[in-house]
Amino acid sequence: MSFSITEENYIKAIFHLQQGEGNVSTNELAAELHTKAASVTDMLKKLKAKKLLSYEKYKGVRLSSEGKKLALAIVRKHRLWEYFLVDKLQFGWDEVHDVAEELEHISSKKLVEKLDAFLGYPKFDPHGDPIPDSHGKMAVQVQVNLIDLPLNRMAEVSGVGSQSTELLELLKHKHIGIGTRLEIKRKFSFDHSIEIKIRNQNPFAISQQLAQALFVKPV
Amino acid sequence: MSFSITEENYIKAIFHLQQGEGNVSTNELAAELHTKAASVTDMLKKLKAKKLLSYEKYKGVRLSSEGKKLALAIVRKHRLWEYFLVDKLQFGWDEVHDVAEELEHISSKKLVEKLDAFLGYPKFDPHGDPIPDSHGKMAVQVQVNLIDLPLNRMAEVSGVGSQSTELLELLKHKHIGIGTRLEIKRKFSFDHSIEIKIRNQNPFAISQQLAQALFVKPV
DNA sequence: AATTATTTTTAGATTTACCTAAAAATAATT
DNA sequence: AATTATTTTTAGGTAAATCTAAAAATAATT
Repeated sequence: MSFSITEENYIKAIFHLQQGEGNVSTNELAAELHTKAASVTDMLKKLKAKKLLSYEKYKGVRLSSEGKKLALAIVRKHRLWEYFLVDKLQFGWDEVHDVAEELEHISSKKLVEKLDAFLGYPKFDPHGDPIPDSHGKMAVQVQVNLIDLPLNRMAEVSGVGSQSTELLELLKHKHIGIGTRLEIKRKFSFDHSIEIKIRNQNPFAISQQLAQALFVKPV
Repeated sequence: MSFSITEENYIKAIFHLQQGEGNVSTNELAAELHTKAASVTDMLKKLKAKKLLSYEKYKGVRLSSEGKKLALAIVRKHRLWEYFLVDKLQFGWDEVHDVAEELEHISSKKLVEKLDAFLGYPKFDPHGDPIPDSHGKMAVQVQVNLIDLPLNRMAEVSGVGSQSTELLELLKHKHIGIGTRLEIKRKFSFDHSIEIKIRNQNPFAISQQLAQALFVKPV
């Protein structure tokens, strides 16, 4: 069975929203996909008929195991292509998302496997997210939210919580990227901002919002 | 301005069929795209409105310079991806076409340029077809003996190896002349005869002697 | 030149994915 | 519990790309 790009985008969106417990609501999906609730309802019926998810009127939606399998295949392609773009084509890690969004819908199974081999079976993409293997398994993240990093514990930036250009622009300005080593020197309870120190730079403060968008791996 | 995958496929098909002079007919296009004449008429109106081609009712179609530019961009992407698949991912040259058919519609301009650089600015794809550069220019194809033309490679008769009346009589009988477009569907090793297909005629066989007397230019 | 055959276009339907507006169900508040 | 607010679904419609069947234009043949 094969699926349209639109259908694949719905499956991927549900996959990302259903992390944790509980069902994904129609409105959440509509927001995520920049479409309207009525359109979502239509599509959910279609995807239910294709057995990719379980859905009952007014009760939200969850992927079936078939749906999860498809979602993981798409995520796998997305992250492999991102790795390719950064590692082989010298893209910046902050400019690959949209291109990978297109490439992830290329259907050839053989292409994905050969690309994976060509890249040397990478485990993580340029944003620090794990790449599912051909069976859908992926490495567990040892990374922790920067906000939860203890004081004076050296860590390395391993992931970001969003792909928004606004975030990436800010990170670029502050010269923070994947692999950047830092430690927290102070935490301020007034606004939950934190003061971090990078290598031999002077310490500087970052906002709570930014800290929450960064994931680090203790080193 | 951006174009749908379907529109791009129409432009590409017209480009391939209009080599040589004369307009491309509705039926030819319908056959090439595995669709019906009525659908083609609809699309031609749309593409005319977008100024990609010139089209008058009942008179066939030709690409405008805008249309040619688009066609060359698509062909460029197709052939660069084929080169990538064969050279980097170890695909066989005979199994890349369908995958490239999907990849050619990835829109990122930057991706194409970086891919081209990564591949070392190749001039020909794995089938021997020239790859247009970023300005749409491509290396000129030399004519080749028909016997050496790869299977399923569309080519146009560009010369004959002799002017004997016997040869010309035979060519006339088979409706083959300079400019005739054909492709080889099969090669038989027993007698080195080859089966060729011309336009919308049924395929038929020609002898080794005749094939050796014909020179073709891939189109 | 008239007739027949072929090609091409029009007309009207279908499918996918989307929309708006109104109705129905669920959740929140008084 | 009743009312109000929010969420979700239904109903009906639009645009893209396709189709079949019939009409119109062009080409081929007698």
